[in-house]
Amino acid sequence: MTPATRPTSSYAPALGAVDLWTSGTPRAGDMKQLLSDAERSRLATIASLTRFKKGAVIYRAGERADAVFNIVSGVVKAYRPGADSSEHITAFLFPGDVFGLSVEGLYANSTKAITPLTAYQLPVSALQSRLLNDAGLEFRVICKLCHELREAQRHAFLLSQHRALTKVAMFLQMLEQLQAARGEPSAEIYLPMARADIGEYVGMTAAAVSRGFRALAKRGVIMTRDLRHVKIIDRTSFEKLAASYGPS
Amino acid sequence: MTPATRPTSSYAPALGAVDLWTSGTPRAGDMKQLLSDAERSRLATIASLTRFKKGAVIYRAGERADAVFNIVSGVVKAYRPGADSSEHITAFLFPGDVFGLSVEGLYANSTKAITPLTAYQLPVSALQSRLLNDAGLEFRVICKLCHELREAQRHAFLLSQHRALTKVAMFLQMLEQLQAARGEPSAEIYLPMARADIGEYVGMTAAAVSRGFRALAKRGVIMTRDLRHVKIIDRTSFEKLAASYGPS
DNA sequence: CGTGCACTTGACAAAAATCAAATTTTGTGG
DNA sequence: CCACAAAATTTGATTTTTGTCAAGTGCACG
Repeated sequence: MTPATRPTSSYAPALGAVDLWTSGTPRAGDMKQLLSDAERSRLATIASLTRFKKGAVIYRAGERADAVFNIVSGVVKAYRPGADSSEHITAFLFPGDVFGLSVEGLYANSTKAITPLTAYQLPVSALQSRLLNDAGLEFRVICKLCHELREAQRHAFLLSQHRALTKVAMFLQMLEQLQAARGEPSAEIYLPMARADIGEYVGMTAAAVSRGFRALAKRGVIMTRDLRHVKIIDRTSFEKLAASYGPS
Repeated sequence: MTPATRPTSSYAPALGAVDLWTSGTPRAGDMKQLLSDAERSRLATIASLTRFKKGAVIYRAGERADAVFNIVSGVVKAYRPGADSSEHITAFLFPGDVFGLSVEGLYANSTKAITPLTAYQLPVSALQSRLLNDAGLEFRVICKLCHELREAQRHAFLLSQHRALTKVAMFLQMLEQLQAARGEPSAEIYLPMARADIGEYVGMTAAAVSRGFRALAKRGVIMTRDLRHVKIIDRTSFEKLAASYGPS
């Protein structure tokens, strides 16, 4: 990634999302920077850069929500702790993503860094007054929320599938698209999360996820270089397996 | 419902959602009117009231999105048509809800009225300029979007459950809470949608949904007055079945 | 009042969950 | 750099559960 390609990845908060209203964009599915450099530097004045070690809990559901986070580098999982020590993963969050949504002043879910993490921390109080004074910023936030809403609906669609292979393929497809949208090399899909985490996300046991990967590999659909790197071999079969989530 | 209880249900666009930041509200989970009467009447100038017959398709995924809708009365299902004539239902929409979100200028899913429907139709062009000129309105929209995002995550949580009884119980719990939040009588849960629609929403076949209701009834957890009216008999067992989705 | 569609129910097959054990990978300290 | 311990992943055998398909029933709408 040359600086020219991603000029906004320097040190200031960033919001990534696909455009809401503009159609016929250069590359559909590409992510755009929603914030102008001016807006980003204005936000930077109320943000502080924070680091978390791999595995660190960033906040827990139910705690008072006094900060919102914006990922600079690393990956986060958002989850709801279940009664029986199991957890349902609601989302994986990548650079450019924002997390820390609250319900009635409390965090709606827990979050944990699954890789070393760097993120901006924005106090909600400051953010709130900033939002009320900047209509343009509000509009960008609306775009980002619509984006997340669609992602959540896509997640629900994935979960509604019954066949393990379909779910795994759709998960890989999602990761691939996110990776491409971020402008990272996409010859190979990188899986920052553990098999168990994938299972919690797609609604299967870790064992079933493992069998899913193996089955896809045996059929020659994918090739696993190692646990964290997968390559699509047979694109046709792959797309056929992944119940399409495109428009129409 | 006395007019005093719901003064904002008169004829102007309305946005219902639970508060985002205020905690310790009178009744947690209650829905609030996000828009002031002034804002509502301002919106009314660009809105037109439309009626749809039961079963009517309001718009299809992929069509140009030139209007957003705000339900006055009736129920809508939003769905994605699947390849094999099946459809995944992403949401049921009730009075106060808004629908018509677009991706790159096109509707992201299809919608159909499942009861007779009355709704405001707001042209996006007018709405867009209105949004850009009214920071307060934008903020309310943000709140509404956060609300929908949480609903979508809750839907995903429901779908991640494996036992049919759990899914059915969670679905009933959701309907009950929505009904209560709207201020409707909640001694009995009203199901405006068909069993098949419930199945598409919770990720089971209509047959499995039917068995689910029967099993709950046989266990004495619920009582079905008729196909569309259910009453919770054994609240304790009911809550135990429905994997809790409360904070913490 | 009849027809059609929605719902229910049954028998069977398919699929993944569960439980547990074997194996590989990762991280740590020498 | 290697050895070891801990954690993660894979695999196998079994069980539970729901999907599937089809037939039967009943409600609702014209």
